[in-house]
Amino acid sequence: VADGSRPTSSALLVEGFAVRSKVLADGARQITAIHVPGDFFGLHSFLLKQMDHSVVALTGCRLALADHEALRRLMSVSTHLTRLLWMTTIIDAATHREWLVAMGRRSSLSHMAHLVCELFVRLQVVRLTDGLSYRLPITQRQLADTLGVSPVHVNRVLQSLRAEKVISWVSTSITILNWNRLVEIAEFDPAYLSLRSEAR
Amino acid sequence: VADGSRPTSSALLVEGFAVRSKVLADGARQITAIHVPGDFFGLHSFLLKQMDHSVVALTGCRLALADHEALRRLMSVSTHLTRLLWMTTIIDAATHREWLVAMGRRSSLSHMAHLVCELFVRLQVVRLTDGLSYRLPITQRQLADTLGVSPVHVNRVLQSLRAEKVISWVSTSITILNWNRLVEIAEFDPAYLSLRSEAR
DNA sequence: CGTGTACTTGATCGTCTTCAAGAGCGGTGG
DNA sequence: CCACCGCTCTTGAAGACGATCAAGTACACG
Repeated sequence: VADGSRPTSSALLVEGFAVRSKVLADGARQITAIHVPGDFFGLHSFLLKQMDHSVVALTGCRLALADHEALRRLMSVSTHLTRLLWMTTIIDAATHREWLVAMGRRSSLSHMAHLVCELFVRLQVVRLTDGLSYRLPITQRQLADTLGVSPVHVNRVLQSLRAEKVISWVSTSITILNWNRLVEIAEFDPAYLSLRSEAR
Repeated sequence: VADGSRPTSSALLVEGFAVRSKVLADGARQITAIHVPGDFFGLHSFLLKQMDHSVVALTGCRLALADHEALRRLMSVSTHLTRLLWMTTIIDAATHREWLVAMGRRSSLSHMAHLVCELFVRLQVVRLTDGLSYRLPITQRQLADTLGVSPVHVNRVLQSLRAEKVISWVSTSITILNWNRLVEIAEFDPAYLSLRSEAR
């Protein structure tokens, strides 16, 4: 989905990985969100028409499309479902805030650890983890654009996490070797993801 | 509004300035949003109950409170108003994304300029600008927590914007001396704020 | 077997942080 | 009234973290 375009439907990501990103004039790119299966996205364009960012697939993806017209009808019929959709966008915002904190106030080591933690718990709820391992089809270049650092530095931070035997990251396969230490480095608290269920 | 609390109402900020922030274990603080009069906030707690961040007043504030119970009734009665409230949270998220880009990929000079631009156009729509001037009751310490840099560096970036005669910033009074240059430094495009009206 | 991409490592450079100290200002209490 | 305190802003100096430049390795693909 291109920046500036006006999509007429939103979508549930059924399979695959995607990111939201923005590109600056000099070509620098910043990834502002990573979407995993189970994420509903594109509600931005449902309410605001024009995209202010791009959505890019990292892999082949399967989507369940939801036409804006259908969503509008849904809204007039079900307050409950409206709340749930709205809630997904609120959680997106909460995640953005957590990323802002990570960008602004965490070391790149802690930031990276935080991302590894976040993706682990998000993938766990959709059963895409295998013990303490999961797959994340992202290159170090893209990871650099996510963390807001250079690709070279991403590599060095990864080296140091590996050296400490906190994680193993080979190709697209991540394994957490020491969860407690990882959480400690990341200062990770999953509350912002609102994963535990509560009456809605 | 304290992090972790469970407010029972949301609010329209009628007068005054407030910020959303998160504090890390070592005391480092990150401000993730600045609210100006006309902003509706606290919808996070309407849908998710527990706050994942704090809201702090920068000045005395006047609020118009909206009880969650009343909002729930409103949702069941008016699809249109629901859309508008939802939309404010979507714009919050879009702003968070723009801030993420600024944090990750802009120089601190550009980041600062971007913030000055954003607040100018947001205050302009609520008629709180006077020509190219506006008031922003924020200290350099708080500004540092917003931009994710040290207070000392904020001061130096401000000096350089002043030296170039791009802005004047005395106490709480900001005046833009060279809008074109400021926009150029910031690479500012207000599209993400969705201020131009469009059928909703 | 050649090419492109991702990953890795080393060396140098610049931005921003940290530490430190001083100036200006408003508020408080002796 | 004025000395003192605390906070903000300012400036200098040294140092850390991350960027950039550069080169080499590994691997998939045609």
